[in-house]
Amino acid sequence: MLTYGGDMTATDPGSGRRRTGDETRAAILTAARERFAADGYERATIRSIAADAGIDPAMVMRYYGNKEKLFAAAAEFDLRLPDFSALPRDQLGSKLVEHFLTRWEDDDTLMALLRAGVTNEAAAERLRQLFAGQLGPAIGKLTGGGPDTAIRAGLVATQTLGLALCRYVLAVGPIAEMPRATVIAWLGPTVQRYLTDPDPT
Amino acid sequence: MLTYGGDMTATDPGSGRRRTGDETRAAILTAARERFAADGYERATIRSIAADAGIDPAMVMRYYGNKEKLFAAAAEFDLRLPDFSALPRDQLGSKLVEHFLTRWEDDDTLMALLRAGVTNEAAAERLRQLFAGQLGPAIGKLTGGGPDTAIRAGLVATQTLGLALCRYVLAVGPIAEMPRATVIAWLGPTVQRYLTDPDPT
DNA sequence: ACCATAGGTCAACACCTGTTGACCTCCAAG
DNA sequence: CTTGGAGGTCAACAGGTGTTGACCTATGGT
Repeated sequence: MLTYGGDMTATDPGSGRRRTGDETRAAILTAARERFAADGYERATIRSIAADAGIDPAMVMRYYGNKEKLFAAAAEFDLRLPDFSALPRDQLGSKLVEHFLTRWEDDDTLMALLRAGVTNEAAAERLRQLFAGQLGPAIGKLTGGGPDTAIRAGLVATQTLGLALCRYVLAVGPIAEMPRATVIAWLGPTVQRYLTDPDPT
Repeated sequence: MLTYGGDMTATDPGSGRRRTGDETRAAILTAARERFAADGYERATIRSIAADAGIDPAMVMRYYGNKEKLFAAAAEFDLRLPDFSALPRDQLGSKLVEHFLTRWEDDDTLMALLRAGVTNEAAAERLRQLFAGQLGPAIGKLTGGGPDTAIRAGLVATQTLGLALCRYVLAVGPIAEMPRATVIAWLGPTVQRYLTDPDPT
């Protein structure tokens, strides 16, 4: 009998079969991502995550050791950046903004990283690594990899994270309701400038 | 005797005088802003705030009722926007970015609002009100107050909050270390465009 | 038929949280 | 000198947290 009756979003096995360890691990990870994304690091409790996964809190500890390690596992994320060099140079900004919007909307992980990263150092470090370790190199490839690459990646971060913050986290009315195409039309040129314009100083 | 020996940042009265109620209220408010700014809403505890103020946690309740009301009091904030209409139209963006940087650096309140707003609805609402109720009207004054005013305010929010997030909260290396002037040079034109360019769609 | 084992539950721990109410203590006004 | 109130402390509450270890139970291989 299940006594932890939160919203049961766990994937139960098809027949009356018992759950595999890997299935449980996956169910926990999904539930963890959702809770961390919705509540942030401290308000997402092991108990609520376990309830969502349809198991006992002790199972979470069995599989992931502790809350910190659970978050580390749940916050694994790949930006899946497309190959920029195959794109027309003047569309880089728009395509990047579009890609970010998509990536944000079909995966809870970024939301979890942002909600947690504001008060949790490990999450903040992950977020930094996303831009320094994934976006940075991609930008370097098309600008020649100069020393300003990290700066450009950082600038793109300010605009894209700011967008996500206003649109998905704070739900600032006009930004949250803005159609995708309008967002891209407004922010595309900004990101384009950060990527390709010469240093203004 | 003081048994709550955290870092005592409280303003003690000059002589051996006893503290006034108002002095204590102020000490609590200052400590609260610092803690909320440093730790976010849930990790900033009444106990730690009281310790910083050099008093018993019960005093915090006496003066502010509960944690929620304490935050509401600590999160009171005025952007103190300058009179834009007195500025050259093409410097609006730069001046606004500069003003935000200053406002952010000499007052903990914005940091508290951002750190808390990500997981606390009341704080999020405050943040929305900042842009809708203070920045919005200021923009309306110089663009004629059209229906796109709220949208422009929102766009400015995405860039400025994104900057604050990366520079002050996440401490993204290249952004945190960037000199003020460089930040203004890069972001000024972006904000300028959001303020004065025609809708690109 | 047996039983090791993977999957899972349960009850408790030590600690921390916001919050409360009883109590103490100084000091100025009557 | 008394007294009353403002400023402050203390101990406890009820509930929630991460985490632990003992225990149960189905099931597939021998």
